[in-house]
Amino acid sequence: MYKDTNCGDPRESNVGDQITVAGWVHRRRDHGNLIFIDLRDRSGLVQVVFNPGYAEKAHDLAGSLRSEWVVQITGKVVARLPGAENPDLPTGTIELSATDLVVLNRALTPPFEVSDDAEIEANTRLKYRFMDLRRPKMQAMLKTRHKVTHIMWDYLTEQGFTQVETPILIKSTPEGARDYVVPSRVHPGDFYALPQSPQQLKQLLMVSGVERYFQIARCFRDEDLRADRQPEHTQLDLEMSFVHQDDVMAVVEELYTRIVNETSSHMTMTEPFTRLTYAESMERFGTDKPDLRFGLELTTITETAANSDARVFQSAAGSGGSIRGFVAPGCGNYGRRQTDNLTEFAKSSGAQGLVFIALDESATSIEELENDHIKSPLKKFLSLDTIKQFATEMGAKPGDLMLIVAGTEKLVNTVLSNLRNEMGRRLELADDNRLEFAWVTDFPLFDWDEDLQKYEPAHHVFSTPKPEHMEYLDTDPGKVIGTLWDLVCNGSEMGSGSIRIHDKDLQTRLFNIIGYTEDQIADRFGQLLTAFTYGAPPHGGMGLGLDRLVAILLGETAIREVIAFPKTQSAFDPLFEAPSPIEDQQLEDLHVRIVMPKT
RNA sequence: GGUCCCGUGGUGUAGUGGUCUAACACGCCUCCCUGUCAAGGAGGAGAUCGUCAGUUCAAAUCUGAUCGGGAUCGCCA
Repeated sequence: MYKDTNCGDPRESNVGDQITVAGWVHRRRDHGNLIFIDLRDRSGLVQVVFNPGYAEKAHDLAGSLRSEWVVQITGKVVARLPGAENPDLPTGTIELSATDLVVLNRALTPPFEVSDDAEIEANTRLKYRFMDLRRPKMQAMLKTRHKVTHIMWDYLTEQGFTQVETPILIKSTPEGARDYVVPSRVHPGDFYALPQSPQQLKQLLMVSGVERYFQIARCFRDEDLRADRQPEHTQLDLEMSFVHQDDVMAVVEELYTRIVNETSSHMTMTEPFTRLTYAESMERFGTDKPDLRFGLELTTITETAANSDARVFQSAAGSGGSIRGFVAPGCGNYGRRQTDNLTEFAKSSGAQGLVFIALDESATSIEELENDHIKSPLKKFLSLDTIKQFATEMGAKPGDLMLIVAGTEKLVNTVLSNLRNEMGRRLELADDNRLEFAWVTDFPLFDWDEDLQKYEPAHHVFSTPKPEHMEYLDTDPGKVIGTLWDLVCNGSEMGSGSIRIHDKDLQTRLFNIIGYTEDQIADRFGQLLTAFTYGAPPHGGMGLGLDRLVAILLGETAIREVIAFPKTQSAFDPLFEAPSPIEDQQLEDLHVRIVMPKT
């Protein structure tokens, strides 16, 4: 070993010890005769002092040291001079008085400082990711990520799960997201696909009798990127046999509680996780992934609004739409600029406009409300009584701002849930140190696709309908609720699960509802349906995003920050410069010809 | 595929028609310095302002295209 001690370890109790450390030169402070080096390794920093009177050769060499050089230093742990301690450093009460210095490797001047404060452009960071990952924050991220997966392995092993690796080269099933595909050399003209998730494979494992399976699985989707989406992401994939919804939830809830408690000292969470149905979540928050760290719940005022003289409300209600809103407490004093800004925000979410009604705080109560207390662009169309009724229904008080959107139910919900999150941020209602997990259950099985005029699976086709909704499968599929749920946290979807179908006939009926032909069913799902006829146990499970979990634990919004080697928004890797052209010979071997797009 | 923001020494920013022969901080190089820890002091090097085209007497600055990064809508069973 090049070292017997890690930089971050020595304490006052080690004073007098002769130690050897090795690491990177973090910083050099050259006082001429006295030279200080902060030496960094994975454990932290230690100050090394080179004293010419104590070790002349080492001191001479230390003068040539530069940032990020790799060195080995031997010396004695000494207590720092009184007053020279550094309280910001765990090793701050001691220093290493060097006797020997070996330069193991030099380094070019780094492209950016290896420090947490440095804000470097994303592209530069990725191009030099090997340097970026040296930053203490990134080192901590890698460790947290490891710890999370370690707890997953430990806990699920305790619970009788078996980890099984499923193949990366599988069959393409073109519905849903676009597949990444890999040409086959041995089968000219044929392609493998990279898995979007090991869904069918894990269900087959249930038929195989594994009963409890998990995998930290890489999943691939050839779709456009976002802050929370990468072309390849990692999910905790798990599946259990002979279970009901609550059994799966219990395992995941205990696992996630353990993960939060063991990886984060400052995050607080509410136990047990909140539960609400999809319908309830849409009603109260306008979204299926509500941020429960704050209230600002939505209210429906369609009826009252439709009876007013405001044409926006009349026409929305008349065409079967809805009128909903929420109260921004204490925002009744918002000026033109602020309300315009909120209107802009609402429009960017697709709204035609935003109706706001500001109530002056000088009113003593809603009952005593006078016209002078009200500011609203719709003031002349809304009677004082109507506004009082809005305030009562929505729970507004003097000094509050009512935000109201009219339109189709879907649009109103989208706009208001975005606006709700925005107000939560602006009013600083969302505590960064709180994790509000929630189970959102009873999702509908199908969505009606207006463009294609057909039903689409809301999550996926393998979820079982609620027994009491079986009758609607043929008559009104849109009404069918599935045994299908999401885990959400702070407004993000953390994972999705369901009790799966294990019956060939039922599964085939569902495929038919979403319009698959017999040939398509046989081609894409034949193996699964066949397996179901050989004794498939009832089973269910979840897929849970690992990147998002780690991101939320570390307070990051972009999952790029918690992936060692992520890609840019154009799915490019600036470090390896992938993707890249391949040799003609490779193309020939693969029986692939390139047709460039017309420019 | 759409919309919006950004691109200036190694890094992060300022400069938004002429005063730019491009400023500041950090970093880098040389020298000085025995208690610093974002060390300090003195001096120095380093940028055709992403690229191309246009407007103009004059472009880092205005216009268009293009490339790259980011946010977001579509998309993401």
